[in-house]
Amino acid sequence: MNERTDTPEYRYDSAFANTIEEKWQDRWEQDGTYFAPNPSGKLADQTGRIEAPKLFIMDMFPYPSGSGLHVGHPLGFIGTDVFARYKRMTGYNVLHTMGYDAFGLPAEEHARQTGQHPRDNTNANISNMRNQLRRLGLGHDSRRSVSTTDLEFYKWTQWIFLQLFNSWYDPTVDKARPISDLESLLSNGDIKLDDESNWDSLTPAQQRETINSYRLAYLAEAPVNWCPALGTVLANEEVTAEGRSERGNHPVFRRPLKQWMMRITAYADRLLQDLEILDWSEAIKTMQRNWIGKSEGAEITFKTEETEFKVFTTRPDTLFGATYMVLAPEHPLLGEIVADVWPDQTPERWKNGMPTPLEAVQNYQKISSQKSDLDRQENKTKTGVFVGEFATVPVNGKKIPIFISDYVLMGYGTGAIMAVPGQDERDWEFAQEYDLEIIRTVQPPEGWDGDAFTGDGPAINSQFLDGLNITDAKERMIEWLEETENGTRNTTYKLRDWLFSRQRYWGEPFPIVYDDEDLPVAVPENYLPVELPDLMDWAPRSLDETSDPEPPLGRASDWVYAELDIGDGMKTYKRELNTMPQWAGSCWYYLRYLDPTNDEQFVSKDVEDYWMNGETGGVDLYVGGVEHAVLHLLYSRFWHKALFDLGHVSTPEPFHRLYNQGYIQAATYQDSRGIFVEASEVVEENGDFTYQNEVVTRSFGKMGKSLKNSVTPDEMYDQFGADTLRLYEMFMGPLDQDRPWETKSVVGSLRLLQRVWRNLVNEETGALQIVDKETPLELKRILHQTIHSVREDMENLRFNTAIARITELNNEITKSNTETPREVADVLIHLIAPLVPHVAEELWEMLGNDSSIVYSPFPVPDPTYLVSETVEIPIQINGKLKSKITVPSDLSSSDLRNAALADEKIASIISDTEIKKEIIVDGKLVNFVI
RNA sequence: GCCCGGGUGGCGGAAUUGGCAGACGCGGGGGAUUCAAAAUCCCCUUCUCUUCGGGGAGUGCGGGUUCAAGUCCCGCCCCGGGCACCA
Repeated sequence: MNERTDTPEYRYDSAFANTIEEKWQDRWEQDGTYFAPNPSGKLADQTGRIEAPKLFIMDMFPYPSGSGLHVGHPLGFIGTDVFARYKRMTGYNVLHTMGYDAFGLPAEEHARQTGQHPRDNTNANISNMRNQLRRLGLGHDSRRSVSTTDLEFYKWTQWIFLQLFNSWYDPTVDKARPISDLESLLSNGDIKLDDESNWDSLTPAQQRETINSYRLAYLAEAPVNWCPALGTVLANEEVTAEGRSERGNHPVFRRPLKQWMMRITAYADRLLQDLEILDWSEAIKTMQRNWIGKSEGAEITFKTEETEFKVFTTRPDTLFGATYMVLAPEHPLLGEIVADVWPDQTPERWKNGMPTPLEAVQNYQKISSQKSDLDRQENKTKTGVFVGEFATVPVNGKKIPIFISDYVLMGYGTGAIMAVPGQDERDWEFAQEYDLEIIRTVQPPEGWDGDAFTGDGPAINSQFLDGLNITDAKERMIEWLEETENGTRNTTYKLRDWLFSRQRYWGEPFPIVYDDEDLPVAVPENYLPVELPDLMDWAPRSLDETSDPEPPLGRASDWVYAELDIGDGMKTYKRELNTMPQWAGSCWYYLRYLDPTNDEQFVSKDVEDYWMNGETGGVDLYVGGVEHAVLHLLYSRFWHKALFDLGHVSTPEPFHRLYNQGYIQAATYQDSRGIFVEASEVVEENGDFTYQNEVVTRSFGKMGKSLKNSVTPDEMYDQFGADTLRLYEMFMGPLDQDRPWETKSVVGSLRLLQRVWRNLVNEETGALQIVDKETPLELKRILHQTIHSVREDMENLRFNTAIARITELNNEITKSNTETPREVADVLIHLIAPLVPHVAEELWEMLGNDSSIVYSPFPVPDPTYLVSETVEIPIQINGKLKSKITVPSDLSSSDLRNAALADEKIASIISDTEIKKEIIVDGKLVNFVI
């Protein structure tokens, strides 16, 4: 934008916007404008605002990226800021701040690329991001901004870990309890040991190991996701369906390792149930439900010659249709089950060309272990091999063959199934492959020509179940199983316990040491925090599939051993060398926002109660991207529930209302070779796009470096100013929707601010153009209708339509073409204040106010101006609009009818035609059917 | 395959309980102002036909309910996202 010599001196342009924006940002900082008072403690009230109802508004914890922000990042931050500002003006004590999720893989990977130490790199990134966000004019309480990497923060992350380590889940009361309760229950025999042995007969080490196996945070040797390229193991949630790491897309291998686990499965049912009380979108709830994956059914015991095993099924009603069994290739009982020789008349197809069942099984195990998850999915043809043994169907004594196949997963249920091809598509396919018997136990509807029938219908071929529908048949069969002790009602979950250790440097150290017995011991609270040692060589080694993970902390040789007094004098202990995963800090950061300066507790009781235990229970509004639908939101709910059980927080759920903002997308251009070209240099001509005179093709994608379509906030400040950027982002569309960025459209938002400015300020002189006179009635009506709509839109986060209403009001003021009545100016400035706080503050100050508009009450509509005296009524003939009449709004139906008939156009259409039917909706419309 | 979203002008998007489709903005066209331009202000801008009065069609497609359907019902198509051999 070139400087025009004759541009009015006091025009609202980008240079002027930048000046007042920086002025107000400094002012707000000096005045602590956005400090939200606590009921007690260091952040206690000095303003009186603590008397107002509270509101806790949050953005999802960002990680401080090294590459800086683009205009897509702050969309949600602006949304929450506008809402928070609106709520402050309507009388709430609003807590809104922002912290940094600075530990973990992203930060470490970035440090690794730049070669800088993660701490230096992280601190630089945080300060950079703080500056960028400050420039947007976000009204955050800066005293409450925390980073997970702060010592004072991760001290409490470790403290919470100890709470989890020191508790167990008591299924009889369905909540977590202190581990000391468990010790008493075990020693007095109220809780029996699995092997019926006596507690007192166990050695102290055995007793400790037993107790350890109950803890919410526990060590377990379990098959884990080992990612050599990242040098660490990963949680299930961090591995894609293709068996690769979600971050970096590196191959991941399953292998058993001893790792810290979190007993989230104990909470599976509560995590599922409590979704009901949350104000979250159905989409997110569904994703969580699917992830938890609750299935109700029965566990049924099948006997073989030598042994017995259990299967899980959701369809116990189909037991009469079980014609074969399948075990997962890794099933631990295979050793006992596999026969020495093939039974007589074993079909060749079942042997897979092997001379003995053992060789066949071993061969199959080998092949399937080499298959990646991807291979398993792509190769849909069912494979398997007969193990040479038969099982007995408990309900009818039938002997059915046992197979192994990789379509049965060891990780779900019991790793074994009863196959009912008549009612299960997968079993049907396998039965076709191996020529196995198929018995239908549910009558398919007439004309059914499909394979397995999974729908409802009357039971057949099932003796005492015949005629019952699925639900009743299931119940009847479960009764039978329990009566005859052949099985029990059972429920399984897809949710697995949460793998909690990482072999990385940049994370919270565990507050755990190992003693002489190599058993874990909690580091006493007075030794917290366990500080992350400063390591020069912090990068993970690149490793291969078979090597063991090497935690980098093992290289801090003088840190590895610790002198501690854990109750029986100073001794040397070996430290836990793993670190916590990134999710640890984000599981509870919102609680630290509440009381960030407290060095006695992670959050004080009354502060927590004040902010969390309001009308809704939990954070009042939580805005973030949908990508955290399962990971963060599930982990965080789990920690919160454990803290709730232990009495540390007052609500069962952390986030009452969740709102998923959309993403800003941007056009991206590829040349003929498919290479992305710099989007800002592409020119459009007659619908064609060219880059350096070469035609390129356009598509839309996430904004970012790789697609060469980033637009930075800084460019927008230069061209338009922060208020315009805020306004444009809020105007583009509904907050929850993806929308394409268009720099050329931003000017519309700048124009609105210029028009607002021009309606109140003389551009040539800079003087106010406001008069103390009565507002004309018609403008007054529009004013109050606008207040009404804007309030409604703000409450519902519909900022785009709020801006449209404000624009209409402003257009009305422009049209009146006279000096603006002070009343109108006052209202207008308040309406825009949440959206464009800088220019609103500036105008408010120019109007002679010496306190900030941030806490000035938002206008309230006067109901007398919301109803107008006349109303325009559309008149339809046969449902088609033919005319409109303006009538008094309280006109009676019959008068309205007559008025409609008297309308010239209507009269000419109807004249001598018969009216078959008339619909008169008072105040709304008239429709004649002829 | 299953489960969620969504499909409205050239573009982003508006439209309580079914009641004037296209608010508001971008882009485009015209005018005023100006020596001229920029900026600003005003008007027009769904498509289509038109004798300039107006007529017809129109919210992904095909049916239906209704005086009246973007909105409700049935059957499809397309796009985005999630899950995916979970017994």
